[in-house]
Amino acid sequence: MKTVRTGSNMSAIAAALGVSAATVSNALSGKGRVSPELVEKVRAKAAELGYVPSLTARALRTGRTGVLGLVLPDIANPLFPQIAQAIENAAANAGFGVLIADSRGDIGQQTEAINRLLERGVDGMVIVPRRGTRIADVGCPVAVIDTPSTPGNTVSADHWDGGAQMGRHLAALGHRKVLLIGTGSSSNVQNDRIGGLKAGLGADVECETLWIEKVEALSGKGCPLGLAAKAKAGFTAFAAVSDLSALRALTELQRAGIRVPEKVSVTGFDDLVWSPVVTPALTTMRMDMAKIADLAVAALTGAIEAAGGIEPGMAGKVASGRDRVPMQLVVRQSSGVPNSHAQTSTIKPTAGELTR
Amino acid sequence: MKTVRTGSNMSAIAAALGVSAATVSNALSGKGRVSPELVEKVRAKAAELGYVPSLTARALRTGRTGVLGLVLPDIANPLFPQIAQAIENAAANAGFGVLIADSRGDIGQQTEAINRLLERGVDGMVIVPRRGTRIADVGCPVAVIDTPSTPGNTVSADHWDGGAQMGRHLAALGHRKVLLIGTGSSSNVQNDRIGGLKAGLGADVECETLWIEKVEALSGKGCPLGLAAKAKAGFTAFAAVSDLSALRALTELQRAGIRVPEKVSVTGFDDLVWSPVVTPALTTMRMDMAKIADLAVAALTGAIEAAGGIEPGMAGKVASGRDRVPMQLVVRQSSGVPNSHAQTSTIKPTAGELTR
DNA sequence: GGACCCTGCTTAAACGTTTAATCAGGATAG
DNA sequence: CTATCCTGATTAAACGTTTAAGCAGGGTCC
Repeated sequence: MKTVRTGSNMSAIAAALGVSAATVSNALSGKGRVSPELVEKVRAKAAELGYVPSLTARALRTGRTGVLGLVLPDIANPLFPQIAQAIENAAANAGFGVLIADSRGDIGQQTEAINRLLERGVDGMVIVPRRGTRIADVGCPVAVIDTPSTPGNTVSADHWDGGAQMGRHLAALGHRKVLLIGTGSSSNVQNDRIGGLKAGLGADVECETLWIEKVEALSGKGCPLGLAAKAKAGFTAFAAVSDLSALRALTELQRAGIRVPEKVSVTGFDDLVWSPVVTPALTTMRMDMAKIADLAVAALTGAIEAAGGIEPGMAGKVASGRDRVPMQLVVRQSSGVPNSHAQTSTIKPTAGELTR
Repeated sequence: MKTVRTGSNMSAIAAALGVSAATVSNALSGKGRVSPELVEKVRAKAAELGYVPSLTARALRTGRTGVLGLVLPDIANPLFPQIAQAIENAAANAGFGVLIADSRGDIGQQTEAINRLLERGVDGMVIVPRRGTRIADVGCPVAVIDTPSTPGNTVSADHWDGGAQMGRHLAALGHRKVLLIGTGSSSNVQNDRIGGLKAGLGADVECETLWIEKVEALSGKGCPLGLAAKAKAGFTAFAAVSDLSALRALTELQRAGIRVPEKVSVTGFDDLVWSPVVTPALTTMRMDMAKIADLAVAALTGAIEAAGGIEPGMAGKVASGRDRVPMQLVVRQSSGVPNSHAQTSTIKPTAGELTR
């Protein structure tokens, strides 16, 4: 009938000590006026009885569930593990649980997922919006993880600057004709990264952008991207805007017999799981997910605190406004000086510290 | 102070109709004895007022939170998105929410994560255990997703049979000397897959197993695995027990100028995101995560139902015992007849239906 | 025509907290 | 000596449901 609660509740420990339940509550929360000695006795008894507060009852009384919602555009996204892990960690540190909701890429499902979370009474939610979606006013504090160029209460990596760093890296290596590879132009994140790349490469470098979705619309999903031809045409660097695309580029080029990085360079974004273990290991940009998650959760807890007494209309705004967290360039073996005959020595093992 | 509830509760709609709150409850749940006409009126009024039941209050009264916990060994695992998505979906269909907990690979953190979930009052939990971990008796129904050879209430893919299928596939192609690649021998899943592979390949095929962790213990993380040498030694197939290892093998071989699949074949397991888009696209085994999740959630809901009135000691056992779900062979371009000079025509695009 | 059952509803308690209001008593102030 | 304040506790209500128990009235059975 009930979940197997340890049976000991506040009344039990109150009875054991001959005091009232309210006093126990005050003693444990440190809120009311309770003598220090009694506080000690209560603490001891609670520990002895293995008392575990009922978060449900507390939620009912206070209206706060202590749970944050995490809305993801598509859990199958390979970046998701990083996000979820970071958010879960940050939330746990702040004493919150994390309820997940997958919107399966569908925009309708996204609002439905949000509603499910609301019905469950989450105190706030962090939303990673589906590409191009704007989050309407939900009935609770919301933190959006996207890109700074998205309007709203956003915290995110500085994708533009990340692109710029990567652009400068490639330019410094001597690349003068580089192909930028993205999946689709509807993504704010990808657009920012590409904008940054162009800026970082500078005016002297010739750029062309290839959108995978466009190619696939013509030739079918998973089709070859024709990168070997691009290499023949003089492109010496292939800067993908995601590690998944970078991997695709890398394998396609290798398969065509074009050596990376001696002949051409390939770079990615996000430092996904496989980036350090492929050969050659991918040069990529890493986001500081832990910091992003901390900021998002901090913004939420702040808004939740502040929501005490404020009219519903005002809730939903996360104070912090916009935060952008710098990205970090991770240089591995897939980028190098173009058309170098210098064998890159023996490929040295990468420090494989995936877990930040 | 409170989460922004729409303000309308049962009492509101009871008052509006001049009946008691209990009647409203009965009408909406269909439990007590209420006249059909009144049920209709209550429904209408509820809709009109935009009534949303307080799951918190219900949880307090019934002892059921309607939330399932999902414990993962390491969210960063690339297989995780599939699991989480499937579980979330199955749980949502069954009317449950999903609370996540990451044990960060640490065994201590695993029990701690479980405790956090228990305190939050989850009705049950599905656990993907850390390699080699056995789940102790928690205080609630538990479904374990691992491998059938793990003792306990397990539901999982039939990893052994998956290995056997893959083994038969390679043997049928004519491979007679194959290298099996796993990360570490402490994983039940990987051991099952390797056992299946050996069985599927049959007695005529020469096998050798390479454990990545062992190699890395000597040469450092992310070091080359020396696969080119293995190819020279006559191995024509590299059957990895995970797509991540397969990808590592594929890129290492390609980089060494060994053509896949003309010269050697490479196969993986799990059909992870990148498998269809690398060149050549990976031949792999897919698990039917949706079915696994359905079984796990069904087992849990069953146990939760049944837990009404049973002594705590008996709870925790999931009735279904063990379920094993068949895996599906996905043949793409990375496997073929060994040492064939027949160029595999033009590499045809794979049907990229990632989403099962 | 009385005993009995069925229907449709109400009353009241309970779940385990938090918290506002109250209160007894001692100390302090005037 | 009384009015006031502070301290350390208690009482009671409240959060929004669910559910066991009760009850009034009409029908049925013999």
